[in-house]
Amino acid sequence: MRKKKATKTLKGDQTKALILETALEIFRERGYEETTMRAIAEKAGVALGNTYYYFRSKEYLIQAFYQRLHDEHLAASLPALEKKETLKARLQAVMRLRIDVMKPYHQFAGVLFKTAAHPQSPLNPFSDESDPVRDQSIALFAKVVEGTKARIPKDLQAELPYLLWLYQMGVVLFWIHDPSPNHRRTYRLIDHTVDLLDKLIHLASNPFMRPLRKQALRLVAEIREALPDDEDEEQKK
Amino acid sequence: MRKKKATKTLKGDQTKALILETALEIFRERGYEETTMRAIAEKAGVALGNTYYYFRSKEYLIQAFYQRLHDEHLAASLPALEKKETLKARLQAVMRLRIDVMKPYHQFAGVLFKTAAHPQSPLNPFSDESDPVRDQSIALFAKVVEGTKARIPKDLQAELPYLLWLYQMGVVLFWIHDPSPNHRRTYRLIDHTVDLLDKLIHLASNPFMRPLRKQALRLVAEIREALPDDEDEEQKK
DNA sequence: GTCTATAACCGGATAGAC
DNA sequence: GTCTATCCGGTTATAGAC
Repeated sequence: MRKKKATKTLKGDQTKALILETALEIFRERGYEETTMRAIAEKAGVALGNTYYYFRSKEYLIQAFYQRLHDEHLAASLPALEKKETLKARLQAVMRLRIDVMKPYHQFAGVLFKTAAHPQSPLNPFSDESDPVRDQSIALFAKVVEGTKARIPKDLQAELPYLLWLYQMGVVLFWIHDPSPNHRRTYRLIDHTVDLLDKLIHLASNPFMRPLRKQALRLVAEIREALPDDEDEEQKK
Repeated sequence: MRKKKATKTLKGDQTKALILETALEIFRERGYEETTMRAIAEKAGVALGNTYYYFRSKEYLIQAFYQRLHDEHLAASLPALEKKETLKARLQAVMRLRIDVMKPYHQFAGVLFKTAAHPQSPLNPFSDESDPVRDQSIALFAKVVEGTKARIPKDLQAELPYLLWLYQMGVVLFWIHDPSPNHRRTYRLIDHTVDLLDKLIHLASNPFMRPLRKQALRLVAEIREALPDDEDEEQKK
C-alpha cells in the first residue's frame, strides 16, 4: 500500500516535470502568448486535459517557472557570495547573476510582469502568502546584507532585504524593456545603481540622518504590512 | 462634400463614445474579465463587429479609459492647484485627486497594471510614444513643481516631474492592492510619502548633496532614455 | 465611411467517462 | 491520472445595407 502510493506520486511528479520542461522549451522558442496549451500537450505526448490536471491554468506554468528561476539564482549566488565581502560587491554579484539566470527567457519574461502586477493573479508577488518564492528571494537578500562588515543600523538592516528585493523587481522590469544587445544597458544600470545604493545606505546610516531614516522605515513597514492580503475583497474565481 | 464628411465623423464619434461609456459601465459593475465583448455590444445596441470597428481589441478600451482618467484628473487638479502654494500641498492635492478620480474603478483597475506592465502591450506606459497620455500626465506634475517658490536646483527640477509621475504609478499600484475601506490606507500612504518626499527634495537640494544628486540624476536620465523604445525587437503581431 | 447580421476560428478552460 | 468532447469568449471574416 505504501509502496504503491510512493510509486504513483513519483510517476505524477515525472509527468508534471515533463509538462513543465516542454512548456518552458516552447516558451523560449516562441514566447508565451504564441504557445498554446494544445501545443504543449502534444509535444509532451499527453492529452490536453492532463496538462490542466497538473497546472490549473497556463499562468500556473509561470509560477513553476518562477520557483525554478529562484532556485537557479540561489544556486549561482551562494558560491559567488563566499568570495565577496563588501555590501557593494555582494549586491552587484547577486543582481548580475539574476540577469544571467533569466537571460534565456528574455522575451518570454515580459509576461511575468504582466501577470505579476495583477492583484487577482496567483502570480502577484505581493499577496498570496501561499507563494513562498517571494520569501525565499527576500531571504537571499538577507544573506547579501548579513555577510558584510558594514555598520548598518539595526532598523535599516531589518528592512533592507525587502527593499533590495523591491529594487531587484525594478531592475528586472527595466531588463524586460531593455532591447540593447546582450542586455548591456541592464548590466550598466546595475553597476550604477548598486554604486548609488551603497552610498545611500551609508548616508542613511549616518546618525545625522536618524529622524529621516526612522520616518522612511516606518513608511516601508506600513506598506509591507498593508500589502500582503487582498484575497478577501474578491472571493470569486 | 465637406459637410457630409463632418457629419459622418460626428456620428462615428458618438457611436464610439457610446460603446466606451457602455463598456466602462459594465466594467465598473462586473469587472474587466467578466465583461464580454458580446455583452458590451448588446447593451450598447450595436453589432459585435461594430465594437471592433472602433476598438481594435478589448485592450484598446482600456487605453481610451486611460486617457479619460487623465482628462478628469487634470480637470480636477487645475483648480486645486490655484489654491496651493507649497510643493508639499500641491503634490498632496494632486495625488489625492488621482485616487478620487479612479475610485469608481477600483476592482477594474487591476487590469490596468496587468496590461500596462507588459512590454508588448499597447498600454505599456514606457514605450509607445504613440501614446500621449504619459506625456500629458508628466506635464501635470511639471505644473505641480513649477508653481512653487521652493528653491530647487535646475537639474533636479528638470527630472522631478518624471520622478513624481513614477511615484504616482507606485501609489496607484499600492491602491490597486489596498482593500481597506474607502482606501484609507492609500490616502494615508500619500500623506506620509508626500511629507517624506518633500523633505527628501529639500535635502537633495542642499549644496552639500550636489555630487550624490548629480549621480542620481544622471542615472534617472539614463533610464528615461533607455526605456522609450522596445518596438524594434518584436516587429511581429 | 458607418453599420448590421451571422458564421466561423482559435485557444483557454471544464466535464465526465475510462 | 489520463483521455475525449465540449463550452466559452476574443477575434476575424463575409456579405451586404445605409
